[in-house]
Amino acid sequence: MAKKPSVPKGTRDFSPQEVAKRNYIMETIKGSFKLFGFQPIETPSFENSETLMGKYGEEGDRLIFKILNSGDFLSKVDDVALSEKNSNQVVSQISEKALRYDLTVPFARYVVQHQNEITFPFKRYQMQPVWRADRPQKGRFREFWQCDADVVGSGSLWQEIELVQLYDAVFANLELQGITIKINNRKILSGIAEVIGAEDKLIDFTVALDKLDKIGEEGVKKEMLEKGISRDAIQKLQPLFSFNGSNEEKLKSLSSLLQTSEIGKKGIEEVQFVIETIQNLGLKVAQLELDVTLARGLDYYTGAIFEVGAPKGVQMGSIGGGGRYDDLTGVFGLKGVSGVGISFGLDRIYLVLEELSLFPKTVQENTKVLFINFGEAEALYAMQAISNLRVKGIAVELYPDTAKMGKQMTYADKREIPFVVLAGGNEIKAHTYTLKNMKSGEQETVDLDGLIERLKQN
RNA sequence: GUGGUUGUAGCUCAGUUGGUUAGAGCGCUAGAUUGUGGUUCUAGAGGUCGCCGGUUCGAGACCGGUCUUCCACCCCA
Repeated sequence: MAKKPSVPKGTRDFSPQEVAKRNYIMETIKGSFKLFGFQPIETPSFENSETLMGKYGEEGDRLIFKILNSGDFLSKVDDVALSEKNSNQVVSQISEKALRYDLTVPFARYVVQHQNEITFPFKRYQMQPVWRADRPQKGRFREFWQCDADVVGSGSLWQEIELVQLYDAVFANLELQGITIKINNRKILSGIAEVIGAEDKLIDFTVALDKLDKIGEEGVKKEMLEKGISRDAIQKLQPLFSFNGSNEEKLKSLSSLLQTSEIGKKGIEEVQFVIETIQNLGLKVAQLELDVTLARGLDYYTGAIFEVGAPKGVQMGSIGGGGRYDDLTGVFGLKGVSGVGISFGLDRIYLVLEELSLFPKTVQENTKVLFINFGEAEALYAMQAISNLRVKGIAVELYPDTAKMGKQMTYADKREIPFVVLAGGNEIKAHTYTLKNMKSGEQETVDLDGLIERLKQN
């Protein structure tokens, strides 16, 4: 036997059962996207490298899959760069395209490119695979799907509120209880950095703070010291480490911490508006929680930051994230267009639903009835009925070969086809069909109308 | 990108300090059953022990490399 074929690291095949479950999640998300007024777009799986490079930070650039140029790509490479093994320089000369890394940056490119055709505010959703050259782990793949909903062209905080509701609506429809939507605001983080006199260390400061629940207070302080944040500054952060209680209490202590920072106060104001409004309106299954340690996507978020955690007890990273970016299209030359959006991690939501056994039993679309093949004349008789049933929208198939009956029955059994029709010489003579219910084992002989009627009912 | 971990039949896994012909359960194929699946019984097929190299009289087991799996960093959905 030849060497067993395989798929590349971090990629997967999907069986019919898995596709059915994935479709269920996607249809659920899509349904809510539409109800909230978002319209679908799609963008190419690969972009020009310059569109993607430099948009996700240094780490992001490393994780972007580069596509090799066609043809004799080495002939144009600078000899010096090649002999010095200068990968960065060589890559830029042999690769001009790259697989998309997320859906937000291609969307920003789309908005700028089509700005004259778009009616703002533009609400779009997009559900497509993205690729990252990361090292795979549980719930982390090199090819995975994101389901994004973004609004551009409006700075209104009502969008943030709607997006929280959108998260809640989707997870309610998936019957996924106990999820937490964490919210923070970049302006609050900037305010804190300002108050402690570490504005220039904003990123290092927030990245360290983000790890609080992972490495603890001492770990965070240690990392901040290593990054050159002064002991004095860290001392001022002390209130943050004992930050708990309700959202209101947190906002209160934040207010006293940030009273000297204009930007900090603005951030508090924004978060407060979102939290209070959501509290008024109510959520179905989700919990909205202010988390000042939340600091993702800092390279472009400027206002709200969202992250959705899996329910407690499920070992899984975040299953969604998002935020507001005031100037994402700015890098492509369109200034002053504010955007806010959220993303659902399809593959991780799948793993969570699987672990909690939350997929409905009816998810799998299946053939409803199998016609047993007894021979040529019988198959022809069966096909006439089959055509009629298909017109009525009933999924039906004929076993293709005149195999032994046991084999055909076993096939129906394994495929979990709920009904089997037996039509041999006797039935042909009487213009009838014998319909067998595979679950109960009962069977009855009916004419074509009776057959349609019974299959439509069940 | 750093450190660790895993790989034996289609699947889940045994396999003793290195020692004849590598096993089990499930699944698969055939028969008992020529118009009746699931249960039962009987028989059978199926392995370059991830791959490449090394140590050894002898390697599934030990060593090195590589790929893969999972985990911790990093980062993230």
